[in-house]
Amino acid sequence: MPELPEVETIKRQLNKEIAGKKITGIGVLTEKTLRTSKAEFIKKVVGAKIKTVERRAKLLIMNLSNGYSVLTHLKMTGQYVYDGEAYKHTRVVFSFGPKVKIMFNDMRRFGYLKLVKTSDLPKFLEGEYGPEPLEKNFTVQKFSEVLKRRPNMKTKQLLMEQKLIAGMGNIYAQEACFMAHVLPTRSAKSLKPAEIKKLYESIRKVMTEAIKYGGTSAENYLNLYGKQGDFVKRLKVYGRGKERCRRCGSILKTIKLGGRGTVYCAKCQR
DNA sequence: GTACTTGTTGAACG
DNA sequence: TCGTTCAACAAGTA
Repeated sequence: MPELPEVETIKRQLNKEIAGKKITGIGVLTEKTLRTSKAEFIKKVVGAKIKTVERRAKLLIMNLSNGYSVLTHLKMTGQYVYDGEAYKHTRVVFSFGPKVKIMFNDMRRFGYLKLVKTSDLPKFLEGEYGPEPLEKNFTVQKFSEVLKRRPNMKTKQLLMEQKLIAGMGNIYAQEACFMAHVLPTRSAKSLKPAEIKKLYESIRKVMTEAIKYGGTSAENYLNLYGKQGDFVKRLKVYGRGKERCRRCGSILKTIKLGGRGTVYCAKCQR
């Protein structure tokens, strides 16, 4: 599932390949994927140049030269693939001249593309997302304040709450808890200062490492070049229920937290 | 055929 | 209004 590191990887690759290029055509194969009318989307996007590609939380933002921005949410199974072949799950195709194409593929059709005025972006994003965990100004003090806002919430669920902290989903929330030796079921208020610091460092470390390895291909994530992310080999708990803990060798437990599968080591995490 | 997977939204509850 | 829980969405895998 694309979370912050996967979206960040795609953002960097999009910047490399299509920033500065003019969009010469749009093919809409699945109209439901657009959150803007097809006619308006095509009218505003075709002919515009892509200035820059940014990321906020798990949202991709393509800023166009004409004052509009295309927002993309990949949700569960969205992919941007450069120069691939269109197939059953291709929803939208961007053309940059006769040879270069970007496909938006989305098997489960949860993802979307939406057109907004660039000047409306702050208003649009305001209040929706908490701090970016990899920004320099996200300090342990800031993280501590975030925890105080939901003292009774379980740690893993809190980490996944986009309004409190941006970009973490079910994979990295579990990995961060494991790395910090903290049980995902611990309430925010029960965390001691040393644990808060360790969890803060773990969040930053796991996200940074995952970006370095090009993200995690647990289900069907692919980067812009159609390649899988290598971080899947380095996962310690996600998707490893009933397997042995890589740290202590005991059998990893699986529970449900907030309706989502959660794996942890009862010996390493307290 | 059934259970299970997930990010976000919106409904419902107290 | 706020915090919280839960169903719904979709389509594929085991």
